[in-house]
Amino acid sequence: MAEQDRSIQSPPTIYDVARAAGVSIASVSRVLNGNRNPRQETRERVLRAVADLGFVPDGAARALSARLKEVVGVVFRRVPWQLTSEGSFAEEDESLQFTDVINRGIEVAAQRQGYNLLVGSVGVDDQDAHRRIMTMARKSDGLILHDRAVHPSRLAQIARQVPVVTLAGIASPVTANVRGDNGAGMTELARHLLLDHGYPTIAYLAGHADSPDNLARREALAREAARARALFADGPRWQGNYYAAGGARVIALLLADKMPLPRAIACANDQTAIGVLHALSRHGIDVPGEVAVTGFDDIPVARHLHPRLTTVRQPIQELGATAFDVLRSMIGSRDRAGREIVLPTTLVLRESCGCTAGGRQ
Amino acid sequence: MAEQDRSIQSPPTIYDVARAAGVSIASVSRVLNGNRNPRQETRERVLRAVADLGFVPDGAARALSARLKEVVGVVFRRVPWQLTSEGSFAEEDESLQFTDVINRGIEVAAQRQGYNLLVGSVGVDDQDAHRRIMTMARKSDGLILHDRAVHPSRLAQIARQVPVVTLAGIASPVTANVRGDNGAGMTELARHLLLDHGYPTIAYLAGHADSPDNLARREALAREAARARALFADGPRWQGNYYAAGGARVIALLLADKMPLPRAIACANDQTAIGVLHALSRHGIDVPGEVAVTGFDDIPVARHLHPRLTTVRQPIQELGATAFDVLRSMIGSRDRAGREIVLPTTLVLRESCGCTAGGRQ
DNA sequence: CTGAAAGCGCTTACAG
DNA sequence: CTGAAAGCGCTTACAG
Repeated sequence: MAEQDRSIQSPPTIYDVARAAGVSIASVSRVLNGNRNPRQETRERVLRAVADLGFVPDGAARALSARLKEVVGVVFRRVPWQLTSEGSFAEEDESLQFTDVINRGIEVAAQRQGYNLLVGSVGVDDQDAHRRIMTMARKSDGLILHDRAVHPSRLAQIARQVPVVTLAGIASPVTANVRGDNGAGMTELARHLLLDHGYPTIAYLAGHADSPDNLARREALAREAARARALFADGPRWQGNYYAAGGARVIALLLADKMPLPRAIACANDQTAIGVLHALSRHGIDVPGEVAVTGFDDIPVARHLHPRLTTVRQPIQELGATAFDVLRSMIGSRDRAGREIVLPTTLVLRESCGCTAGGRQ
Repeated sequence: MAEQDRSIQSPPTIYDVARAAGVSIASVSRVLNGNRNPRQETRERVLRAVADLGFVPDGAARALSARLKEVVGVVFRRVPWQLTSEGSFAEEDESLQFTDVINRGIEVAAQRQGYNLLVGSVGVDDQDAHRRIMTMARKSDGLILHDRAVHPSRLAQIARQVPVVTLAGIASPVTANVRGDNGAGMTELARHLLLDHGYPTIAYLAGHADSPDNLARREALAREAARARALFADGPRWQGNYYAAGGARVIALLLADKMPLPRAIACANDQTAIGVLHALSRHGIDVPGEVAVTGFDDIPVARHLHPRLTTVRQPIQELGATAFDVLRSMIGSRDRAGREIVLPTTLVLRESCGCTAGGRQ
């Protein structure tokens, strides 16, 4: 087996380059990192040796020495299998979109600064989750945690290892948070449904109870409904879980129990709305004719749904890019911890609220 | 500024643990890595100190010492902005799905082995791409390269740094490749369109010319069309680019030039089919009544399209998981290089080919 | 401008 | 079973 191992040429080290160039490893390092302008001749010899040998510095050695890995970790919550195998919603269908678009935003911003993304997912009842996140923390210069990837009680412990930015969470003394403006977004949507369309009854199909986004959206809707003197429905019967299957189940149970449906249903997010749309269509209920349905997020698929989904657009990529920028500013000095960064949302009127393709209504 | 820096408690090191436990750093390491069964008492003292201090080993130091990073790099191609800003196809809409589902598969498989994913994207005319990929290579134990992330001529150079597995590429002496069975998949789809539906004319709306997947799919379709004595259309007018905008543009130009449309259009992938569906619908052409349209991949959104898209399902997550497994087996000993792993595909009949919801046709 | 040397924080033969 | 020491491959004061 020794022979086999020997067949793997291990890449050249800085010592190989130094030898080939006839200089010290310090000079090689300086040329490569552009420090303390080496002499022209030194530079050329080093560069030639680097090219000849195909030298690229080892990341681990650089990281250890420079105390900077140029890696940020991103942790998100994997979709529990049982949620997705029920109904017609395939596993990949779920949650993919919002998370992945955010990650794309993080990656683009990171790339610009020479950072790479280390991604890891955790399951819901993942005994090992905390340990794995700690390991990721020590493979990175900082961590970005998606909604509910980590229980708030664990945050302080993680933040002791590296700077932490949460997404759609709540800022803490040791972590910063980035989120969309749920209050303004839902208020605008609610007024459109209640005032522009004049719907007399409205329900909030909730997301996870422990999600700050969910709470804020519910509160804004409830407030606006009260102000418009509309009937507001929520509570256990309206409890979803941010997934399509959850939205579909709520509708199915309501109909099975012969409960009357409100004139409008504001879903906690777009995924939930997808499930609601499917369940309603399966029962032959017309959207928006009989029931208006709206989402939140404006994930890419929203415009492809039938009817096309009215929703509140979050600047998803920017959410990710901002999270990276904030984290970056915390690396080395954590003076941004505790901050709450709120990005603006936009009401996107399509068809599912009762508007027509052309304009309102 | 020194004060500010001091306010960042840097995490405890193995020396801190050793001191607290009253043992050597070697013993701490042994307890943590489960080697050479330390004595019960030693173990307990170390474990207590680890817990008290909240010690987690630094990844870079571990990697340097153990010569293993437990990180695999994944490189994919970013969508060029100009392709997406034309037409109604938003940036996030594109290419996201296939790539992200594969990455999910890689991540899940990696997680099981204690590995994390380091992701990086490259633009099309990204001058810096090669350097960035080399940097990623040296931050990982191996690299998985998505379709066209890297020009084949660069492969050998990268493979000298770390093991490399390509996705939807071609195996080389120094790299392994994982792909779906394009030939079998497209053959089955072609026969369904040509024989079951009996369409007399059919076109192939191509993907990137330099993509092996594209070539194999085209070839299978051309062969089956010839065997069925159907008219086969392809060539420059039918050149797409794997994106929705590309498919839409082909249709728009064809119609602008008053060219007759074939009875069936087999698209290189699902994204292309999305664009074709939109363009056709915009011109009031009925699918599948006037023109049948099919995709390839079965990305999650395919079932949400109208009409629901008939396509060839690739086991997308498995493609990713397999790529990881192969790469893993190459780390330490590259004896799997040169292998070509082909995963089976499945024909998924929905509506866009002319079948009805219930069964065929 | 350049080199010798220390040090980053671990793992792992090597002795005992 | 345990510890002292070497070494992983870099960067960066420190001298010269």
